Amino acid sequence: MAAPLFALVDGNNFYVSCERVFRPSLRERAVVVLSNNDGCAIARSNEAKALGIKMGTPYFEIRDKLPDGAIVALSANYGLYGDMSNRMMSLAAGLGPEQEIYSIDESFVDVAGVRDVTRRARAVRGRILDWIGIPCGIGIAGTKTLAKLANHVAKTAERKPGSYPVEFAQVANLAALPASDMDAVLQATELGDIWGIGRRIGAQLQADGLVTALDVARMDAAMVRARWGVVLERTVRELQGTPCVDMEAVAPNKKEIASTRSFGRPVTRLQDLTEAVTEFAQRAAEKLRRQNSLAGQVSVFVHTSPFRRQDKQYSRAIMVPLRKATADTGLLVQAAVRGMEAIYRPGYNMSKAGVHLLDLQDGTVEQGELELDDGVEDRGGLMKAVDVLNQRYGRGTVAMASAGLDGSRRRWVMKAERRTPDYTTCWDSMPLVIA
DNA sequence: TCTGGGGTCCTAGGACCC
DNA sequence: TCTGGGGTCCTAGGACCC
Repeated sequence: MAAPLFALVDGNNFYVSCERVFRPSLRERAVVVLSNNDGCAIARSNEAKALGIKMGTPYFEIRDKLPDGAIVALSANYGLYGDMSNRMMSLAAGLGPEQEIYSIDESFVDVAGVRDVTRRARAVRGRILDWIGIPCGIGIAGTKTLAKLANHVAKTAERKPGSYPVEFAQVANLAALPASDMDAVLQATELGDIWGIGRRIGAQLQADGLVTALDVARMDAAMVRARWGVVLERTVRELQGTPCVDMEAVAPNKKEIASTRSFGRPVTRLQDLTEAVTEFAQRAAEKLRRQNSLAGQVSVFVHTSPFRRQDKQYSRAIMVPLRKATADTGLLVQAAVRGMEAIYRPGYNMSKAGVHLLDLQDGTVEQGELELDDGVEDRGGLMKAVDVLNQRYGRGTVAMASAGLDGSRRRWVMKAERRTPDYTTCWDSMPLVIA
C-alpha cells in the first residue's frame, strides 16, 4: 500500500477572488469583503494585506484610516461564494480518489499512490484558474497538518519572493523532501502559522522560547501531552510526519446546529427579540431537517455589546429541554421563544441573540415511545412542504407568525449595504456581455 | 456611530451515586 | 475532635478552525 499522502487545495483570498471574477476592475486593487452587518474584514486581497489590514479589522477603522478610494469594501455575498465553491470543489476532486471538503474554500484530497502528483496538481490548479477564475494554492505532504503547512508555503512563496524556494510557488510538495530541506522549510515557518496553534497556545510556546515550526516539531510528544493535552500532541506528531488525523470523505452529521446574529442596531424590546429568535429557530430547524435529525434541547442566548463599554452589560443563556426530540419548526420556535421570555431583561441594549439546537439524534430511527397526548400530531409532511416552498420561492415565503409579518418594522435585521449581485444563482443577476 | 457566524473537540469541576 | 473514595454523567467554558 502506498504511504499516506494528502493534498490541500485552498482558494486564495477566496471571497475576494469570487468578486473579482465578475468585476475585473477589482483586480490589482485593495479589496476587502466584510462580515455580516458590514462589521469587519473577513477576506482581503493581497493589496489589502499589504496595507496592513488584518483579518477581523472593524470596517470603521479601515475607513477612517485610509483615504477615499484607497480600498474597495464589499458586503459578503454567501450565495455567490457557495456556488463558486461547488464549482471549484468538483475540479479539485479530480486530483485523487477521495476528497474531504473542509471549508468553503478548502478541500483535502487523498493522493496516496497518485503518480506524478506534483505535475497533476499544477494541472488541476491551472484548470481551476481557467474554468472557474479562482487562483488557488496546493500543498502536498504526508499528514494533514503538513499538507496545510505546504499550502501555506505554496501561497507565501508566490506572494513574498524569497520567503521559500521559488519552485514551491503555487504548488508545494513536501513529501519525499530530503530531511535537511524539510528542516529548512519548517524553520522558515513561524509557529503561529501551524494549523492547530492559535493565539493562546502560540503565546505560551513563545514564552518557552520556541519560534519556528521546526522548534515545535522537535518537542517531545509525551511532554506536550502532559502539559497541553492530546490536541497539541496530535499537532506535534503530525509535524513529525506521523498521520493522526484521517480523511473524512463523507461529512458526518452536525452534532449541534446554530443560528445566531448580531443586530443592525441595539434592540431593547422583548417583541423584537421574540421575532429574531423565531427566525433563528426556523433557520436552525431547516438545517436540522436537511440532515434528517431531531433536536432534544434548544438553547437560547442574548447579550449586550462588550464593545459598548459605557452600556450596562447583560449576558444570559438558557437550555430548554424538549419533552420529546423533534424537528418540528412550531415546537422548536415555541421552546426558543419561551427561553427568550425567561432570560429577557428590560433596559439593556441587546446586540446579539441566537438559537442552538443540541442533543441531536438520528431522525430516521423511530423512537419506541408511548404516545402521550401532547396535542401535537406528526407534522413531518407539513414541514417538508414548508421547506419545499421556501426553497422554490425564496426564504421566508412561509414563516411562523411570531417572526413578525411587517418586514419594515423589523428593527433587528442586519445591514449589508454593499452587496454585489448573485451573478451565478439568480437569472435576473446574470452578468451580460455586450459584444 | 460602527467590532461576524458556525462549528468541533477537550477539560475541569460539580452533582450524584454507592 | 475526628467526617471516604471512586466512579459516572453532565455542563460550562476554553481553544481552535475558517
